[in-house]
Amino acid sequence: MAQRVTIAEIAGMAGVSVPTVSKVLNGRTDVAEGTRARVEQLIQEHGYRRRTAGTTNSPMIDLVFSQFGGEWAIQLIAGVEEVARSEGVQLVLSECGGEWRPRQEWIESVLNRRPLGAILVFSDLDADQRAQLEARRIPFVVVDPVGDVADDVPAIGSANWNGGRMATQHLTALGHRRIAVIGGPVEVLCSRQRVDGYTDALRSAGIEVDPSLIRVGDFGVSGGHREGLALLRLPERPTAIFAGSDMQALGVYQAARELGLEIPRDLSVVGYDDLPVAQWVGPTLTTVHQPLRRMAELATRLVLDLARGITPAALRLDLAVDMRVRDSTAPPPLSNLS
Amino acid sequence: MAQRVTIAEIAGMAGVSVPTVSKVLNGRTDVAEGTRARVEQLIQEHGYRRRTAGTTNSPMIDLVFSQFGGEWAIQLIAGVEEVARSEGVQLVLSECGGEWRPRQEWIESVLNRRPLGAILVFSDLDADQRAQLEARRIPFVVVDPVGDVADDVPAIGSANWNGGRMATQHLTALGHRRIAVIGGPVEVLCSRQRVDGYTDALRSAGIEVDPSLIRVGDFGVSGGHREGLALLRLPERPTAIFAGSDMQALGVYQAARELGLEIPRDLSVVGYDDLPVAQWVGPTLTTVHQPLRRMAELATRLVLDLARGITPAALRLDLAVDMRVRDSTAPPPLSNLS
DNA sequence: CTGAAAGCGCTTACAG
DNA sequence: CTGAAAGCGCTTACAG
Repeated sequence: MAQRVTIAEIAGMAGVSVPTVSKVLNGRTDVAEGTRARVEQLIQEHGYRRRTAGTTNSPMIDLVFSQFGGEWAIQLIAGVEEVARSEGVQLVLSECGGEWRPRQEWIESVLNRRPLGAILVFSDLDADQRAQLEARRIPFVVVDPVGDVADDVPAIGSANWNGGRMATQHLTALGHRRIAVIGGPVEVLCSRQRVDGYTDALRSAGIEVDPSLIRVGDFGVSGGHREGLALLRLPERPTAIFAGSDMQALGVYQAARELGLEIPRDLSVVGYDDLPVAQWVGPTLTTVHQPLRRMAELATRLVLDLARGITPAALRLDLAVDMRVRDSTAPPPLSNLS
Repeated sequence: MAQRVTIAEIAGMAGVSVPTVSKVLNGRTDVAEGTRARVEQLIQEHGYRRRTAGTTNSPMIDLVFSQFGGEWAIQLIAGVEEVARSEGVQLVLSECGGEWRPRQEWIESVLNRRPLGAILVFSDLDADQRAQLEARRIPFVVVDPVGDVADDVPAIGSANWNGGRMATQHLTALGHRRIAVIGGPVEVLCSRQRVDGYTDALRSAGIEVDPSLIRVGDFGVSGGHREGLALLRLPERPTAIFAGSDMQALGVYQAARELGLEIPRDLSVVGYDDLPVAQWVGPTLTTVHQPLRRMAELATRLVLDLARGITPAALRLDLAVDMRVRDSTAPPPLSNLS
């Protein structure tokens, strides 16, 4: 972080002209491979940042959500914001309006503003968008990837398969045998991983997987409510439900209340995420703790490292999750014990 | 929004030199009052925005929180983000780390980035900071002012006094006479207003105000829990508690649960804000609905209007609030009826 | 208080 | 593919 380097200095060191460096910076194609490599090398080494007439420009980092969603989003925002603030970097927040790729307007804004980097939550870039950022040397990191992400894209996730298995094992250990699961949307990777962990745990416990107990809903309260009602109205209803998120679990709470079922006496419920609300509801919610804030912090550090040309130890990281056992789970009603 | 105007064009129109316009833009003091006025007039009329060599720069708006706080913050962020997105403006998010003024780093970043404007939530600028933004012609709006705000500072709030009164009247109408209130921090204006509304409602109902039933805590769950416990352990405990926020109300729920009191049978609880969680908890929470999202939208529109030199209809706006009666309130236990 | 002059960091044709 | 030349929008001394 010495004195700011100018394009002219880089040109001098690379033994090329100022316009050539400018071309490299702007991702033009009419630069020889060797020249480009040399210039890029220098740019990284000296941490070149564009500086505009008279003004030192102020560093930013972009955080892009597919869609804001309550407490979940706040945890991530807080994590990114804290690291950004401590590094003197401003946080620019965007939403894709539910899509799983940023909108073209965002790309344009990024090419204009040239943030240090971008963090994409629950979304990804298409090949074209990726190329545009790469040409401008703006690194990006994906948090909680929705679908398969190319191997060379840095990504921070968590151990979803393990999480699904732990939650289910907790229930089988209590003696439950009719355990339902409500997953998030099937397109979403983490959701499929959790359901697979659930299936694995059932098999390990020698319990046959009943497809009618595997439901799909969105991650919100209404999804949990709808699927919860459907499950609890089954002729042979489950004694436990593993929900795909804490919000879904609250929906299941509502469904149980409507049907006059008491948690955990008549029904055990496990959530996922461990948002603060899990400790505020009655009964407090047993759930899988996902370290959202730490994921956000790590993603931010990773993207800042990449922006500075530091090669990080790993481009892919899945953080561990753990069970938080509270009051929403208990052994099944006696009549259901096998 | 015609073609972008340059400093040179403004200079031409004003009949001054380019450097003079530059000085006005940078808030230098060595410009004659008349000249400055003429140049500023032109700048507003033509919506001048600084443009840097070769790049059209991308418009931003700053949203500054004193401190992020869960769902409450998300509502505001979502409101600002939606309007900003529809106007093609990027949202820059900052936190003051609990202070009630932005940090100097933020000011510096703003002077550098030159956003269209800034929205301050639960915080304000000191005279010096204000002067710096004004010199750069960057307008700002305060949302939910903490303390007294200078008369000429645009501010969006809500009808806190009415809210406090409505909540209390709802309880007196149910027959409660020992009604406690938990306010937010005393430094916070909206908090004092609500407590005054409470006092007024009691007096109108011919109920004497008992100072031991007026408590102060922070707006979080823990504040409600602590003050709730204290109130419920009083020799003659209240039959109803009006909490300063939904989060505090959840803290009161916890306290009641710990003491084996059932809501609403043994205790009625009213919250404030009407965050989504109010509908998710059991029993669902009776609360005062504060239109946070609309407040954020209005603040954003206001600041964008100011940035464009449009004189808004009003600089100060307090939005109406209304009661959302749910399951956490009921008549007091019979033994308490007078 | 004002502006001619010099300069900054960068980009855009365009000739080779 | 490369870079000399021209130019852009802006700012900074500094002389008057």
